[in-house]
Amino acid sequence: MKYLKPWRSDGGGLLHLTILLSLAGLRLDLDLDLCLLLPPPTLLRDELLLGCDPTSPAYALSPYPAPGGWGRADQLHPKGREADPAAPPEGQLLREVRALGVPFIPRTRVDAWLVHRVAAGDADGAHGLLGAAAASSAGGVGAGVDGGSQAAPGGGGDPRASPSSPLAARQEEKAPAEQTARVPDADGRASEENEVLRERHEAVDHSSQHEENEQRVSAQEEKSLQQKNEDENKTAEKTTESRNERHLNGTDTSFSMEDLFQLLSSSQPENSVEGISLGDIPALPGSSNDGMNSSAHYNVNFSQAISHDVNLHEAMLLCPDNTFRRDPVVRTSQPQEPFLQLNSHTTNAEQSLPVANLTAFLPFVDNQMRNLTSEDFLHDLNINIFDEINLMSLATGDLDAMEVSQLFQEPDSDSGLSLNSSHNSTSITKSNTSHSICEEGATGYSSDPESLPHHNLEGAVGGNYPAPMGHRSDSGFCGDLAFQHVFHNHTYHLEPRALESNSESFSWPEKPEKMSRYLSDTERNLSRDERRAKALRIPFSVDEIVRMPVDSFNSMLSRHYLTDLQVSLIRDIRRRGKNKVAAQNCRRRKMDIILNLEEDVCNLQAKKETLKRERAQCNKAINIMKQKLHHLYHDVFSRLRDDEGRPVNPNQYALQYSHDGSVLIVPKELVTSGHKKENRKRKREGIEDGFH
DNA sequence: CAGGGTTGTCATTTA
DNA sequence: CATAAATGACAACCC
Repeated sequence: MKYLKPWRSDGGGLLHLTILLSLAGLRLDLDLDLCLLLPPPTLLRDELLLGCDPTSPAYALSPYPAPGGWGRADQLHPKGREADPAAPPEGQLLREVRALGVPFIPRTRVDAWLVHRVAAGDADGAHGLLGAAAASSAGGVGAGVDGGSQAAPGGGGDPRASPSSPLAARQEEKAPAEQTARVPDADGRASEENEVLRERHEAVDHSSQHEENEQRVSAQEEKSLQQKNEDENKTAEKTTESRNERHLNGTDTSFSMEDLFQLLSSSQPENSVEGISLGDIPALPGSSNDGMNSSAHYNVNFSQAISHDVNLHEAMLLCPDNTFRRDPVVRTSQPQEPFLQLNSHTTNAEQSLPVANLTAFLPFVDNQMRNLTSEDFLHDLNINIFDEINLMSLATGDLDAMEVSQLFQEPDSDSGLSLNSSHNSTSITKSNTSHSICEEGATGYSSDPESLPHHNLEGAVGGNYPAPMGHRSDSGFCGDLAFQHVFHNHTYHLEPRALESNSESFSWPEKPEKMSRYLSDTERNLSRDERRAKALRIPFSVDEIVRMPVDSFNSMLSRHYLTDLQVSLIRDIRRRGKNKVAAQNCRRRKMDIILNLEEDVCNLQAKKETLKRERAQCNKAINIMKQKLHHLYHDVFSRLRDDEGRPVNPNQYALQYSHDGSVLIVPKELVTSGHKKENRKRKREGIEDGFH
């Protein structure tokens, strides 16, 4: 999905279908069919645009201005508005449409005209209108949808539409050389582009980015491809039937498109367009592999059409020789788009439909696809898509999110697209908030080789998982192709931070920390960079990228073809990874330092205590010595007698130890003041020590 | 719900 | 000069 404007919360349940159909590679004109067949009361045409390819007629039909810069639609809708100059004035048109019993009000003149013609039974004309619009949006050189252009009086289109769009301008900035190469000269431009666009449109019809240089496949190859698609159509039909049977038996949680349509029809039977009820739609003959482009466009059996389209897509993508590899122009220019569209913003979570249930909408008919589990599916589908899908409103009144959630909820599913039980339970108990969303597009890449087979869904959508090493073209091819589906633009509520946070002009959808709650357990276990690496299909593990020596790292980068974005991301991953390790080491070191300091403090405190104890013991010993000395002093004086034989008073005399070793009895008055001071000082010190 | 701990990231400095 | 490491600061998340 590209060039999308923000989701609107009042979108119909069909919006889910639109997105999923787009996921499945369906063209939007099928969505328009859905719109016409089963229009919710408040179905908004512009919302139907959300899930479509820019070449879709809906872009040309889009009547609305670009409030949030929703890309080409605003560029194209004037053309679409004039797609059929034969349309009557708007007021008259609306009256006629009402008179035809169309149970909803078309919001644009083109819509009204389209509905008018369809409701009036002029499906061919309406389809022609679509085809004209498609031609207009596809570049406007008359390369309408097969069988559609013949009834497109105003389908000339405007070749300036695409290049003049802001996105195109961005692309030109990104890859001016490629753009130039793509439009070599102004003179044969019309005819050349005519052919190219026609071929491209065929490729788009098959829901693939067909490489321009390799588009010119031989008629034989096309024939074989068509044959293959026919076979796959048959398989798809059987698959759908079997799935329906399983569903009826209560063993399948998956809903086919028909299931949904029946659900919608039954819930709002009055909404079916007069004369175009689902039950009236005959199955398209299996041989008509271009049925979607045929004039009987409106009688497409949806499941068949879907299966048909998906299989074609697969057939191309799984082409072993990469015949459908995208051309360098697309490779260089287009990957830029999704990144600008990544900033999905989830709103209105209250009305979201559990993702896992939505997976059931996709009738993957290929065995390989069918064998995928819902977890694989969730892994491989773009986080953004699911993000948006989940958070889209179903509040049209027709389709209550809870109802659908519960309707689609059946235990013991044996479907290949069945849900993870945990997701189911979460969806039930927390239907408002539970979304198992793979952030940033859990696409096929995994460093774990064992996981690769489980990521083939993305491969089915965007190509097989590239060879991990040394397959330049594959890598680029798959990565770029993946972008188209992984980074479907639900660009919406572009947060300034999201736009500016990344220096590589790559905006991740939302803060991963916040997004983590939407991730499946498996995805949650992945780091942000791992998820990013997966999203960009970087063929190296994050661990490799981080731990690799510089030389190996540089040689690795040079040995593999990597887009600038991939290289940038790899370098970022390496920088972040190293910094993460450094931060961990730093913190560990810091903690070690802190612990060591704490230990030192403890040791020092213990030492201090020891010293204190020793000092106390010393003081105690000193005091004992002093007491002994005191006792000795008095003992000596008690034995001394003066000349008259009287005892010497110790208060009046003192013993003085002379330098020659003799002991003298001297009156205290004669003791020098210095000695007194010294003695007093010593006494004071002794008293102080005694306190300690 | 506030607050502390943990972790990742960015910016900057240092080696 | 490029790169890695180190580190402070900040934010988000979790308990």
